[in-house]
Amino acid sequence: MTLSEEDYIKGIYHLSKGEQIAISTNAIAKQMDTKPSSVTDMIKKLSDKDLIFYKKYKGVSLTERGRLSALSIIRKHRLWEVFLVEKLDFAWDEVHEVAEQLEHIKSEQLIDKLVGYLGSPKVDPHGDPIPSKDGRFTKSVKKLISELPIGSKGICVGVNDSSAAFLKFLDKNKIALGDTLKILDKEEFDGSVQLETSEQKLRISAQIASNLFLEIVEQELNKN
Amino acid sequence: MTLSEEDYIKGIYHLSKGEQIAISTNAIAKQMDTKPSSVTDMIKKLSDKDLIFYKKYKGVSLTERGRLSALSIIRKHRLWEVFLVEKLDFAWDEVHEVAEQLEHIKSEQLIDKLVGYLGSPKVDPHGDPIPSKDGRFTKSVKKLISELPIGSKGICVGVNDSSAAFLKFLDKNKIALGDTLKILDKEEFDGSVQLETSEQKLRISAQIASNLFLEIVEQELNKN
DNA sequence: ATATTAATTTAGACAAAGCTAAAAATTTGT
DNA sequence: ACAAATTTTTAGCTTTGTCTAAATTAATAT
Repeated sequence: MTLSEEDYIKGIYHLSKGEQIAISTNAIAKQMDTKPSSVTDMIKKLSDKDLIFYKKYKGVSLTERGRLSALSIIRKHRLWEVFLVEKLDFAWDEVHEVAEQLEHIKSEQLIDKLVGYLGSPKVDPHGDPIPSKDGRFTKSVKKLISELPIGSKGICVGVNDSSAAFLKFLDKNKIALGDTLKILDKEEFDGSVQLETSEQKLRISAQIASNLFLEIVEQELNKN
Repeated sequence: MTLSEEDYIKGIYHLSKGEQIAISTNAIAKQMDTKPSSVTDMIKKLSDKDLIFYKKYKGVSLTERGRLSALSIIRKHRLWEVFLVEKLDFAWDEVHEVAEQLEHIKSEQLIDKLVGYLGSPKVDPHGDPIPSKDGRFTKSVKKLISELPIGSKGICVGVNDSSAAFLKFLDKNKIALGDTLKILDKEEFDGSVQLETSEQKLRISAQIASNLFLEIVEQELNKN
């Protein structure tokens, strides 16, 4: 598989989010930042290689082979992200571009050793799950606190609004990325939420709740 | 610079070993495992980019820009080799292929952080020196014990003969790659050599001495 | 239902990097 | 010095991945 083919397969996977739905040529063109005509060309090649299903004018979806290829690339991408953040001390928002390159390195042995070295991580620094070698993964949902039910527990993995003011608020309330938070109660009246951290209980406004992402890990296998 | 251009520049550097000598089209073709006609094409491109000097039928040599590019790639290659051996526990003879891929990853920041993480190593696992960011390097010579004068001190970095018998001999005498050895005396009569390790003194035969490489690091800047 | 709009595909071109076969320049041998 | 051998270059073709412009199919709107 060439570098470009790998990028397309990954792009199609992200558009379909693992589902078996038809993805349009235009959508792929947008995702890949290229022209629809180029997409059509590439689509034919991927179809010839049995990585995607393709019916003219009817869109595209990944075959099982394609899905596994996509997951393998995503696995590598996320493992490298963990390496960059944990070992090389990159900030979590600086790693994407470099991981984009590293994900294409071809060596099973390298990835096996990297996994051992990193201690078999299950999620990347953004809280997204890392697929296993055989394409399964611990499903973990990343959702805004405002979208989660009472009782949810998860790891704080990101913010929507990275304004200085918001980050300062988090700092003042001793909420940091990586913290485990539990939703104790939600107030219907104003949408405010009561949280429990390892150190305290606190109430946050609806606005804050719709800017903070929690990573909810459910131990589940991947279906299709 | 494309991946292929980088490979050519590196290949030409290795052929000229940093000297300002003319390298023939055929030699490059052999090094790059390609046809002379392909080399001519690439040579023109590299010349247009001022990475090499090129006069038709007269061979090729690196410009200063080209030399620095080559050293930057070699630097990355060797740093990754250190990473693979030191951190991921690869054997020193398994790393080349993977490093060949990793050396093309584009990110200054990545290499800076990698250097910090590895503790600014000066030589790779084969004992070859790692150029600094600005293309200088601690010159280090890799020589057989049989070729070195009395008093030499260096790090054991390799063997010529990797037969089981020889490796068993080294093991039995507690000599391992990475050990620092000093040459105490050489016997003219039979070519045997007296060595000092951190733990012992021992005498080795001429045959052993001509199969063990020491890495002698002299603090020197690169000239041209 | 059909005309217009939007999406998709085809056709033809281009740049990168390689190849083969043929031509040109250089080197070598006598 | 000059013919033969070798090296190097040129010319023309291939593949990969992209593009533009034109044609075709599908979707939408009156």
